[in-house]
Amino acid sequence: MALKYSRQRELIKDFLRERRDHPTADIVYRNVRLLNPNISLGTVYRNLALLTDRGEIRRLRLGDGTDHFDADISPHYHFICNKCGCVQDLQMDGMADIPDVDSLHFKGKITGRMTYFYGLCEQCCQNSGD
Amino acid sequence: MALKYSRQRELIKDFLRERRDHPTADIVYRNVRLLNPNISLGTVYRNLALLTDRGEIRRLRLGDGTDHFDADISPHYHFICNKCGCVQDLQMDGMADIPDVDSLHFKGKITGRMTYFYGLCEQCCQNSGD
DNA sequence: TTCCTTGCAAATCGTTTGCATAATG
DNA sequence: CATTATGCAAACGATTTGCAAGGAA
Repeated sequence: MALKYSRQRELIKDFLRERRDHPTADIVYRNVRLLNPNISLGTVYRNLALLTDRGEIRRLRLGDGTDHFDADISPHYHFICNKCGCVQDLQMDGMADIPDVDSLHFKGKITGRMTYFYGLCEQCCQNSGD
Repeated sequence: MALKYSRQRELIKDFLRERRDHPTADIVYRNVRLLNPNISLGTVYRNLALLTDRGEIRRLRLGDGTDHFDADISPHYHFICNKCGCVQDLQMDGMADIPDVDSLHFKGKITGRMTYFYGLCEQCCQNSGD
């Protein structure tokens, strides 16, 4: 499955790289369309799936009903604000803090894990007149 | 919002309590319908949402496109098999192993986290003729 | 009688897909 | 020319919702 150049895919990658807020497919679509008004939603979905499969971007399934995408594929965690729904990166003192697979009494083989943190973001903490 | 008795809701709770495999709404529907052929999918969804909101059951967003439900609301982790898609409970040596929120350089307030483990279940490990 | 709950069907939402056309190598 | 990618619209699967009727307090 050789990859051929496509302007659309480049625009999608570029957009994703300059965003730190983990946009959804629809947000990618709406923004890329500003630069290429003819692009279709289907193309955006296809390319996001393709890039995810190739490991060039990361798909975040945050459980809010719609997938988010992150051009930063380095190991890091994500925080989701329960109030405003924003998604932020979390920096930890080494990812080693995360539960050790060995401590699990499990007969199968664990090859990966996914962790998300939830709470109130800094902004929403301040406007606490909830 | 005072809660009134409903046979349908009881059936749903009963079914969920006797299952350890974290069924989806549709599976709940199909099974409860055996006892109450008139129940509708909408009612199942409404009650699952209601019970989730009240904390009587847990909703699992595993990222496989459909939500799963768990009557066991005690703290424990879940494992999802990448091959057969089954969902299993994980027992750890105390949940304390999980990343300490204090180790996060984060200005907001973290109130919860969600962790899922992925890999091959025991069954699928054996039938390794993948 | 009040109002929570239901069954049913239509509606929504996010995402995928078929197909004919356009662009790349 | 062979192949991959695109735009468009229709199709999809999961979940939600409006509404009139039913059941519980």
